[in-house]
Amino acid sequence: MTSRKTSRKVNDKHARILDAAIVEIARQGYHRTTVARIARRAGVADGTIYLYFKSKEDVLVAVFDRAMDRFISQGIMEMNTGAGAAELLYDIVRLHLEQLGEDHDLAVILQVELRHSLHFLDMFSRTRLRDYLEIIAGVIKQGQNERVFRSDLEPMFAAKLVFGVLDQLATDWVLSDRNYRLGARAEEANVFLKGALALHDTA
Amino acid sequence: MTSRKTSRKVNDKHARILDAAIVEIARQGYHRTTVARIARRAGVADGTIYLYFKSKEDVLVAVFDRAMDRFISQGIMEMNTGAGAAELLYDIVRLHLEQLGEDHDLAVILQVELRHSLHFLDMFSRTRLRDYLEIIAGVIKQGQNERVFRSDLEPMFAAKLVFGVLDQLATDWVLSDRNYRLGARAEEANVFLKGALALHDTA
DNA sequence: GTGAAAAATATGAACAGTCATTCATTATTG
DNA sequence: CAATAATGAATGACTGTTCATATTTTTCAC
Repeated sequence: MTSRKTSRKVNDKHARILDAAIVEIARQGYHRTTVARIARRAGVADGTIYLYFKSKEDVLVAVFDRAMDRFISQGIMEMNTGAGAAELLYDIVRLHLEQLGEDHDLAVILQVELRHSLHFLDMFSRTRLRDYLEIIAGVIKQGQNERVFRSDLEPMFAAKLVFGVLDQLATDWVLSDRNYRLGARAEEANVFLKGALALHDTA
Repeated sequence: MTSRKTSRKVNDKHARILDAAIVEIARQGYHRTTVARIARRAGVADGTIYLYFKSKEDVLVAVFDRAMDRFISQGIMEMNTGAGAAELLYDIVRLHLEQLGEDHDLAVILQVELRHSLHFLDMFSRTRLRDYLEIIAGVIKQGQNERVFRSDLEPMFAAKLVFGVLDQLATDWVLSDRNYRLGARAEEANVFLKGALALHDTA
């Protein structure tokens, strides 16, 4: 019901189509989502889709891009710059889980539908995910310099494992009946990760 | 070239179809894999598929089951029973990564294709994955009893995070150009996980 | 053993449904 | 009244599934 028949000046069709695609894909899955359904939800004709996108696959790519934009920009950029590494790590954990926990459609897109094919997953990994991993790796490196994180783990390697933990929690939540808030897992996850990265006797 | 035209007594068509499906799905992706392709690779007629499986989806489910069987049975069951929790955890890490690292088609099926739809992922999570997580959780619980792992983490919760770490490493490897052995990451991953689960001062 | 009939298996062309994409036509805008 | 944007019915390609037909295997009387 995001009505407003009067598309006065602004041409919001591009965005409307994208929003419709996110909802359809999240709820029906990619291979059950037809161009006709997206068009119907967006309130445009089937053919109109092709005025804004080259193909159905093109829509999908745009959906992933937008989902990742939403995920990264609204969250990670608000991190406590200037804080210590341990605090920054907690920011990442919390923001990651809160972001996904507050938008189930977004979470389904990122945790399930994005992984539809080696092709998409690969494309995604090489671009948006890499940026994100580099942010995490940067925090880990900072922690190593501050002597609060162990130094015998390669930052990018450790960043991937940190991501793996958050990713698993998100997928688990998406598949659950969601009678808990994903963000509420942040503290426990942080305990686990702080331990993993902490200095150790043998170091 | 696993030839042998003479299918004398044994009816190996069921297995041949399944093997063909694994290869096709791993290499073409599920939604590009047609029944005709599977039949062609298996060396049977299209219709024959339907003598052994109810539908294409039924083949897919069987593929996942078989993949998971291969993964679990060949590996986890060979663990050092009677060993300490830390050693058992390392066994899991090593076996998990070695198993997947030695069969790329299997790895693609489990890391990418299985996650094709909420439906399949959910089905999988509730059955085979749960068994596996319970094995991991058991080891963690044992470690807590032995006072070598911290006790302030709920075993099943921690097991999911451990799985998340291994899962991420596997996906990363599948998407990479694979110029390293996945099994070779076992030691580093174990360092990370041992730290995460280790006793801490504040405990 | 032999071979013919029955049963079990296998085949692949044809069918039917789906759906991405196009484009002649209509509506809107400047 | 151009020019631009939008429409949605028609098209064509694709593919899961069926089933009439063909092949292979088993049975068993002689």
